[in-house]
Amino acid sequence: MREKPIQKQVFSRFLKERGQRFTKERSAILEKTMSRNGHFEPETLYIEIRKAGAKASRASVYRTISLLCECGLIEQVRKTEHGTVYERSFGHEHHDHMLCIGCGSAIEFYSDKLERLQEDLCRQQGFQGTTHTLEIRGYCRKCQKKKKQT
Amino acid sequence: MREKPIQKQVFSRFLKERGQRFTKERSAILEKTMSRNGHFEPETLYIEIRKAGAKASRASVYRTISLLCECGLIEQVRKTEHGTVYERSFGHEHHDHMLCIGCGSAIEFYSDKLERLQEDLCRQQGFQGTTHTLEIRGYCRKCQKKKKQT
DNA sequence: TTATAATTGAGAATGAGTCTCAATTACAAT
DNA sequence: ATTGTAATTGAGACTCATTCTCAATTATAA
Ligand SMILES: [Mn+2]
Ligand SMILES: [Mn+2]
Ligand SMILES: [Zn+2]
Ligand SMILES: [Zn+2]
Repeated sequence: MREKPIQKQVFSRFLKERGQRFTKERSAILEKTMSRNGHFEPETLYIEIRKAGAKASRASVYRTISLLCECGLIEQVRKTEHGTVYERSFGHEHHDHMLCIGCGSAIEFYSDKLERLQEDLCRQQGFQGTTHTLEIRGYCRKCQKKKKQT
Repeated sequence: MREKPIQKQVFSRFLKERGQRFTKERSAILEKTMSRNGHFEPETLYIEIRKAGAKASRASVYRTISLLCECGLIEQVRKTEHGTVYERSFGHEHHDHMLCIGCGSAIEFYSDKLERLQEDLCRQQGFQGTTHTLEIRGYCRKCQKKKKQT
């Protein structure tokens, strides 16, 4: 007999505090987001959920994604021309991204030096920073090679 | 008799190279973007242009914005839920942003240390970085005070 | 002047995301 | 278990930024 996963606890507690309910639709959506490893978009998630036979409408997917952001289990990575990209933040330490223009792949990285430097910069400006996003665009190793061959 | 502003030269040269024409619509749009100091959105620009009596359709505004991005006179700052934000990049050195969650104001800043650190990080990952965006969200001085008073 | 190709604008189309609302469901109190 | 109340759901309508279509216009070169 297994324990209730901790993300479920977090989410249902979050909902309860607000007088909201932990329904099976929300549960299905939570599970899919937590099982995903990389970045994802709402529509993709919706399709996966349908395929898996679980029932949840597109509207519920969007509504639940908002809730999951509010309670900190997932977060927005960026907005693109085709939609918003999210990723699990629960059990996934803060990091920034290098994004390949060639193939769309993303490298996740973390630098303590970078984080501290940002704090300094905020201090210098009298700004109280709470979150940040750094996105470096360019070419991954593979795409650099491809470019040379051409 | 004044010289043709350099941005016009840049843009018309860019267009000519591609067999495209420097029309009065494009010229009007270029002028408005170059006269703007801060961040702007296409719709705002369109409205300003109309008010100024110049004629250019929304379609042309969007089309010209793309061209101006391609030739490097302006660039995308970020995408929000209500649309895309641009800024002039011609004569406006590279910088990053601190964005106030309270009032929406933006602080522009530049740090050489930060730029160099990013280069290091790319090197470490074998990534060939070309551009980046760093956005720090939080509270500006004014909004920090407001918060305390509450 | 003419042929050719680029451009324009009005409005239709697209598509992500939100909203509406009647029907369903969860929950708590009896 | 029954009932009352409030939250939730899903289908599809709607919004709104952006792109597309296409006939009419305009620039350019021959
Ligand atoms: Mn990530
Ligand atoms: Mn700026
Ligand atoms: Zn790549
Ligand atoms: Zn502020």
